[in-house]
Amino acid sequence: MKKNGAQKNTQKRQAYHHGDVAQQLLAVSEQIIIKKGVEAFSLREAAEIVGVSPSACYRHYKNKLEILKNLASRGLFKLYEYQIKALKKNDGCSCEEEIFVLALAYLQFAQKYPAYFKIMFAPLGVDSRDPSLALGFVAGKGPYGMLLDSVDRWLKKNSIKKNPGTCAVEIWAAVHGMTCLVLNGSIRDEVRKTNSENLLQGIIKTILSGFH
Amino acid sequence: MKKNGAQKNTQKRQAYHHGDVAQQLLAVSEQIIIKKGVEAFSLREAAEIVGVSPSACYRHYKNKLEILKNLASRGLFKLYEYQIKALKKNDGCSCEEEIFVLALAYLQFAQKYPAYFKIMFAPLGVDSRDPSLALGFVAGKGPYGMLLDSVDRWLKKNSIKKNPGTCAVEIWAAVHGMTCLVLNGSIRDEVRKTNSENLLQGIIKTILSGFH
DNA sequence: CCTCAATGTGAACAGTGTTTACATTAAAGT
DNA sequence: ACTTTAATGTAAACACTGTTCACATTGAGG
Repeated sequence: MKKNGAQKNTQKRQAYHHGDVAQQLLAVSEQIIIKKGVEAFSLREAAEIVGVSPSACYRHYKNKLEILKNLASRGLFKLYEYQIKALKKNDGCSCEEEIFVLALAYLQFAQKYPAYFKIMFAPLGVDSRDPSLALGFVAGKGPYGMLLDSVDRWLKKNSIKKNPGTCAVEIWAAVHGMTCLVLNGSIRDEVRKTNSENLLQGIIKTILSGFH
Repeated sequence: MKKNGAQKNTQKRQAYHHGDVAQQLLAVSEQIIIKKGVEAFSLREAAEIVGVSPSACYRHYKNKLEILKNLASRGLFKLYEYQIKALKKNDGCSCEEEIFVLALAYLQFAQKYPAYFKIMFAPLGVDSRDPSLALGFVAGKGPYGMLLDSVDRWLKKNSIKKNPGTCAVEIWAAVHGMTCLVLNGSIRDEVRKTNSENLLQGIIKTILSGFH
């Protein structure tokens, strides 16, 4: 029973084997990176909040990096949900609008969860299009798959004979780049003049127009 | 004279006041991040290589972050030189080619110095278009200024009445995004099929075409 | 020559990721 | 029911980290 006065969290304090340390660790780590950023995330703090010793983490994850990798996967899924929700809100829209809705959700996700965005696209060795992640995605489609779908439909609708994959990657790159520049303040002035949403819409219009 | 047997670096060991600790610190830090990555960079290691105590760093920089910020500025200048050299190699080319040359240099720089690229575009509070950096740049133009110039000329040449700044930012975003995705392995397959250079050329063609 | 600001130092503090030998436990096998 | 065993927890230690502080050394200017 040891020290039971004023524990950090009001959790069932089954001394040993408290069940789902792996999952709790992820949940707590998520909160930490969301609130304080990736660089402020420490294994020890997470462990303490979960109510477990630092070394316990190593029974469930190889090391700190593996926790971050798992968080990155979680973030990918979160983005996926974010985009699905955005699509549902704009049900029945044209596939051109669909592309924009997906892009906007991408940007807004990055703005809402910059830490997630960071680890998702940092070279940690997490493939954002990993098929093993697809299990969580409806029809095996993650963020990229959804974009590819919309782009494919748009190309067919406009009778454009271009490789859908190449086109989708170009849009992805543009959206990703714009998101990064907005996020790190590289184009502060432009955002002030118009706003990030307009910038995003602008670049997508340019690219779609360029596909013709 | 303390321990003088087998020092880490064969440097003049003026005990005190050895002159340019600030600059040496930057130079050493640069080597560390290039060789081992940003996350492996430690103040103490840098200090030891320079031949100075860890606390000495704080006479020249507020903290570790400020060293990274200085490195980011240095990286910006390095990119600028990289692009200047690329332009000189392709002297007298069309402004469309110029845009591509600049973009390619951007990508190649990122591939050669991923650590630099990372800190340059991480939200450390370093403005990649900071006028105070412009002093080092010929005619006050950094990487963005050069791109803006080429884009402006291209627009005029093609009699396109679009805001050059907006167009330049769109190209920047596309190039930056493609560079990020290539760098972190998000589009490994596509790179394998063609190569990063072709992907870059493709997206620029699309965007320029979209400006028409 | 003396002063003083600039620059260097060692020691300490609080924190980090990780490994180790050891402890506890729930469930499986007899 | 009892024992074994693998999973899961622990404390303690190691080798680091960034940062601060009181103190030491120095070169240059009054």
